[in-house]
This record gives sequence, C-alpha cells and structure tokens, in this order.
Amino acid sequence: MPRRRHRTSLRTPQHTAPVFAALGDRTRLSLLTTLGQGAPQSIARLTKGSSLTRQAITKHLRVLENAGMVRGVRHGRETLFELDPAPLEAARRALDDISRQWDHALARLKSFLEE
Amino acid sequence: MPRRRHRTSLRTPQHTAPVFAALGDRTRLSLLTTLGQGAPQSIARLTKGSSLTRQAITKHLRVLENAGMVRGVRHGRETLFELDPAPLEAARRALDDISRQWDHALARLKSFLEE
DNA sequence: TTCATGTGCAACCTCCTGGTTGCATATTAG
DNA sequence: CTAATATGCAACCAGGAGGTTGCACATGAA
Repeated sequence: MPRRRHRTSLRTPQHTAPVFAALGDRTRLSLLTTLGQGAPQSIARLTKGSSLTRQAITKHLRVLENAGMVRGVRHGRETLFELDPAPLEAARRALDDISRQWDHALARLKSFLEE
Repeated sequence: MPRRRHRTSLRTPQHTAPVFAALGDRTRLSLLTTLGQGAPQSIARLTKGSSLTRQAITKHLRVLENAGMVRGVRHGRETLFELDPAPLEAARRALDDISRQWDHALARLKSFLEE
C-alpha cells in the first residue's frame, strides 16, 4: 500500500529551471521567435534589427545553446543558428503539471464543500 | 490585401519575460509546486523543509508576487501565500505560440519539398 | 503579563548577467 | 593578392540576484 507522499518530496520538474531562466529575457525571447520562423540565421543577420551589439547577441545565443534550445553550426565563415523545440515542450509540460495540480486541488475542494 | 509582416515586427509575447524569469529558479519552482497543492501556506511553513533561511524564502515569494504568480494575504500574525495560475497559463500560451510557429514552418518546408 | 512565534526591514556580501570595447583570425568577394 | 565580412575571445564594468545576519515589532498562547 503506497504511503502518501511527503510534502517536501513533491515531483517538481526543477531541471527545467535553466530553460525558464533562458526564457526570462526579452532579447532571447525575441531571438527564439525569430528562429521559430524556421530558417536558420547567422549571428550578423540576427543582430540586424536589434539595437544591441553583435557580441551581446552572441552571448544570448550561447545562453540559449547551453539551455539546449538552439543549435549553432559553423557553415563557411558564418555560424547558423537553428531552433530546437524539445526544451520548449518540456517547459510547457512543466507549466501544465503545476496548472493541472492546481485545478485538481480546486476540484477536490469544491466536491468536498458540496458534500 | 494584408501585407506580409515584416521580419522584425514579429508578434512576440515579450511581456511574459518577467514571468519566465521568475520561473527560472529551483527554489521558486519548488514553492510554486507546493502552493499548487491548493492550501495557502505561511512563510514559516514554506521555510520548513528548505535548507534556506526564512528571509531567502520571503525574497523568493516577493519575486513571485511581483510577477503576479502568487498572492500574499496577512492573516493574523502570519502571511498566507496562495497561487495565482493566470500568469502560468499566459506563459504556457507563449511557449505554445513559438512551438506552433515552428511546426507550421516545418510543415510549409515539407510541402514545398514534396511539391 | 510574559514569552515564544511569525514577519518585516535594512545592511552587507559574493557572484552572475547583460552589455560594451578592442583585437585577432578565418573566410569569401573582387 | 587585398579588402571586406563574420566570428571568436578576453577584459572590463555597472547593476541586479540570491543569500546571510541582526534587529525591531506585532500577535497568539500560557
């Protein structure tokens, strides 16, 4: 008979924290949306239209790459960056878990009050 | 006839960046999961089981509160914190937007190659 | 009343982050 | 070959994040 889970050992997808941290910046969100268009783009190209320096954009791209959300491949003299949607979906599932848990809690409370 | 949207003016939900930033920390993710259980909890209660100080937990709760993901109500001598799922769902929608955009791009590419 | 409990506020510290500039290097264009 | 382009690397800087300690204060329990 499975013991009730202790309060401190909740199944929390804490491994997704770095992904959320990478998402928590306007510039990086913008880069992801641009790359979400499908076409791999070079750093110089991604820098155009931004008010930031190429180095700043490069740093943001490295952050995204370290979070596994983007992949950079050297192609000739330029590095093309492409989106990897897997971490995004993992993050979405993590959010769903919390929301679903919350909804279930509310439902239990409601049925308890109506009893 | 609607002009194709310019590349730099993509509809990016950049207002969700603060929410993602708030999510980008293990401790805060853990707090959210705990509060997702439904029961509002005091700071002292949330501190128990964590290796951090009460002040550290308080700071994290303030961050979550500033992001609108949590609401603290003073109740007697203790402050009870409760989850507000709205920002979570907004964040989930933002992630969905990017993923959907990516899927559509892939589908267009595929149908183009098969033509 | 007296004491323990639960918070809030402030100062302080260290480390990371976002950004810049400067320089070196590889690669493509003419 | 020579020049322009695209990138990488390193140093540097200001400010914010995460964490601690110390102290003051309100409130509930005995």
